[in-house]
Amino acid sequence: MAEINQGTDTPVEINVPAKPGLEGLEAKFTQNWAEHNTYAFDEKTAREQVYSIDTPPPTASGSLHVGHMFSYTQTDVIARYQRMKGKNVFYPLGWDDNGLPTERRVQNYYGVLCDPAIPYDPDFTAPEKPAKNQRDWPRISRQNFIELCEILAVEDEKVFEELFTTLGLSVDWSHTYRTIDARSRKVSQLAFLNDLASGDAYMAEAPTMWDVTFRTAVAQAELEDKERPGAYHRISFHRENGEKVWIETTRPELLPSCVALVAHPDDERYKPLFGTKVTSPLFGVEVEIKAHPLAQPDKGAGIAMICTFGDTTDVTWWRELQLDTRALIGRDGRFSSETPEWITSQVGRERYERMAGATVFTAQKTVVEMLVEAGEMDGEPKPITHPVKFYEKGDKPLEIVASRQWYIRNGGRDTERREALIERGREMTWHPAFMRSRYENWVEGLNGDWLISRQRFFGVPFPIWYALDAEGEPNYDAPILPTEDMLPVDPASQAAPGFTEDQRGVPGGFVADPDVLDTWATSSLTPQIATGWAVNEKLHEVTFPMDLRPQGHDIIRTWLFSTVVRSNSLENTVPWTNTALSGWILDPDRKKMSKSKGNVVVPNDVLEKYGSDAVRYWAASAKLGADTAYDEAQMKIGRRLAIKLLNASKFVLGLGATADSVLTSPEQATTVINELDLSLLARLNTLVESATEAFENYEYARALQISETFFWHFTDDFVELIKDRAYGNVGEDQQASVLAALATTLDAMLRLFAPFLPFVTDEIWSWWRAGSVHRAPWPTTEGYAALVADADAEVLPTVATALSGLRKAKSEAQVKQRTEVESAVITASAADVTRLTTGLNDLKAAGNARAITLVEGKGELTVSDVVLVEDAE
RNA sequence: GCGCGAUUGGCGCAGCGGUAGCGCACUUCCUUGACAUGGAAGGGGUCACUGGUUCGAUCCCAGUAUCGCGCACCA
Repeated sequence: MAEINQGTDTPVEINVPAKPGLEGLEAKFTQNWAEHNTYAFDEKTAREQVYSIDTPPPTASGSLHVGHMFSYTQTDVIARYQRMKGKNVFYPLGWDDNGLPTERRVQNYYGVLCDPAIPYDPDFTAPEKPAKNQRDWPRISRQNFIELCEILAVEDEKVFEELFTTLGLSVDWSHTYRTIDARSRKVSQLAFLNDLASGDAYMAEAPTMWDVTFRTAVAQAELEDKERPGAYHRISFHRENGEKVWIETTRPELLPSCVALVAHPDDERYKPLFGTKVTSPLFGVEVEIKAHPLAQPDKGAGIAMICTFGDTTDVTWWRELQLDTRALIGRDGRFSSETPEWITSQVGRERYERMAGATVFTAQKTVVEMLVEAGEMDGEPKPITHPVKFYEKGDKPLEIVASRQWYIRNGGRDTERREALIERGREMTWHPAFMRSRYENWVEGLNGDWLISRQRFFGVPFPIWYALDAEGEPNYDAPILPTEDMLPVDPASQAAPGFTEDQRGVPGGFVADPDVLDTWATSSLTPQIATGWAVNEKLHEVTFPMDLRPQGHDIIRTWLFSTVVRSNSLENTVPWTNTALSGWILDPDRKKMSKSKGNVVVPNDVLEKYGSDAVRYWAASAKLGADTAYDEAQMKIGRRLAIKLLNASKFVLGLGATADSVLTSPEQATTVINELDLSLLARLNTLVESATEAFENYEYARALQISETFFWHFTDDFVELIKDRAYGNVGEDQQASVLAALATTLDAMLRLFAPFLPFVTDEIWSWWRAGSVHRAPWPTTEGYAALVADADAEVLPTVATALSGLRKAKSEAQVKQRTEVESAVITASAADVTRLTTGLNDLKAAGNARAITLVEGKGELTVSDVVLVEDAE
């Protein structure tokens, strides 16, 4: 590794291009920074010197969009500020390739299917072209699939890396990881084993939310409500005395799964019926009428049928009322093809046979037909729309299926832990602060532990085997665990400790746990993966807990929360001390930009068109947490600012400002003798303090805004006012004074803008300084703070207002701005007259005025009686 | 239902107890020796509404409305 470039403010010979421009700066400096390791993390360090960032690993197999540029720039701006503040910035980047998008991409790209039951084939090579028909795709082992994934990932990551470097992200590319690589799999498995040992992870057989398309269990955090059409069906149950009990349901097909009816304990209509039995229509199954406070008298008929399982309320009733299980919907979303034994009547069994093996959709039609035939339904179904739970990536409603799954304790079933996790949320600083309430809302609303097992093929496998008894039945109570040196392990292809491969699946042998971990179970460990937990303890010590987690506010309940859960369990701490929630990019119609809507702008085109600094300016203009419209106009402004910086810097350096004239110590400061110059420095002093404070509060957008405002006043007013003195027309002392003010301001401006506009600022830096501005310290005011302590900061704006008055007179007379002023009168308060007196020479020179009379008066400063010299032509 | 946020000139946004700001757009002018990828000047807002606190409210408090979001419910 080359030496880290620590070059800072050593003066070099001034070398300003004749015609400065923005073109080519990205290529020039990305190469320069890479060569000099400008953003390398120094591992020989102490924790308090480090600022470490838990950067979101992008899904490299996904598409690039402007949202990436937006949020990653915001983080980079913070990283650059911290680096200039002297922090050793740990800024790694990961790639998220452990998940469905990658699984699908690898499948379709190569035309292969992952099947963990197949042994690893070290000689496998992917087909040249995917076979047309998916049935012909070869099935390959999990390990082979992961290897294909790694090959393809390299390609995908290149595209992202190029975008990110062009955008100027100061990521340390020597610290990268992939969420499916061996290190991540090891950390993920080890963390799971640790959680298992401490009781923070456990296995249970329970009803779980199930996606029938993906055929996997899903967690609460992956649920999404969708409004779907449905209908109330009013159907009758029968009492022994022949009376009918009417219920209303949106899921009549679940009738054969009915285990009870339920009404509110205080509901007078049903009180007399509690404890009595009724039989179900069509199937004639006897169920009891129960009381439970969750039943709502005003909903439907006020009495509901409990089925195993129609929704999560059914699960609650089933558990709390200790009801039978009569589950019929299988993992494929179809009704069991075997007629259940609890339907005993001949006619009931015949009716069930009509729906056996049917999908939920078809079964509903059949049941309704049968109800109508049997005269058990009252009237037509009443159509409604109602929210239905979906897997966020799925397109069919979730079913509830009882199955054996792994869980991690997250406070969903444990008040104490829940409160501890809410407290963890309060230990960190949220940017913006109000986002914390979303976290607390989520934690408070948890209704169960975190289900982490997925019945998928690609992913990090559970590092678990089960011994088989003499009958070949697995013993789930005593899972077999790997030793740590076996990790990462694939139990589908590696034998359990103490067994040999030929004992797999035979009585007395072993089987692998077939499941993989939820991708969030690995993603929740990014702080551990990135900082080397269990892999590089030294690195971990100096970088963890991390300083910042930037992420989108839409994944607070998933990524953010799960990360807090894991760090709490594994390391008994918060994972980071700050979290920054970036907003979304909305299209100009204020809708979230997304690929499916076809409104996605290609990032490279935008970078090409406006330049990286301009795009960064747009991104950094938005506050954290604020959803922002995609707005190219904002990029144009950024581009204009960058160009202005080039030109203004060129001019200032051309006037003779040098690195030596930058005020870096109070001794030097005596050079500045002019009130206008002092006034500028007083304002610069305030600016640096305010920008620093804003950055400390993660309000980078404010730092940018105030720096920009200052800069435009600097160029429009100060630079215009001091030209005469800067040329040396008023003597060397005055020239030295103004050059010191100019050099000091330019120096500070470059540092202030460096986090936002890294390319143009480093370009200008190279004209007169050594090294990179990005390794230069954040500006301080110690060189001139004492000098300007008593200075009147109002001199500059007052003189500028007067100059503006002269310009206005010329503007109204529709003459050139350089037109000479014969005479003018300025009326102003006593204080302003004093200010104007000190700046009168500069004002006259800038306004090209021969005589200006200052008059003390009331009210605002006014410029009057402007007599212009006729243009001689 | 609970919670969070927003509401400021045509548009996009800042501000926040003391005479309303910025950028874009708009109008007029100027090719001035850093910059026409410019520059100068200008028009435009009763800061959603209703009460309250205060000498004074765009800003603080209470409520209302509209929009957006999160969570929960979802027979």
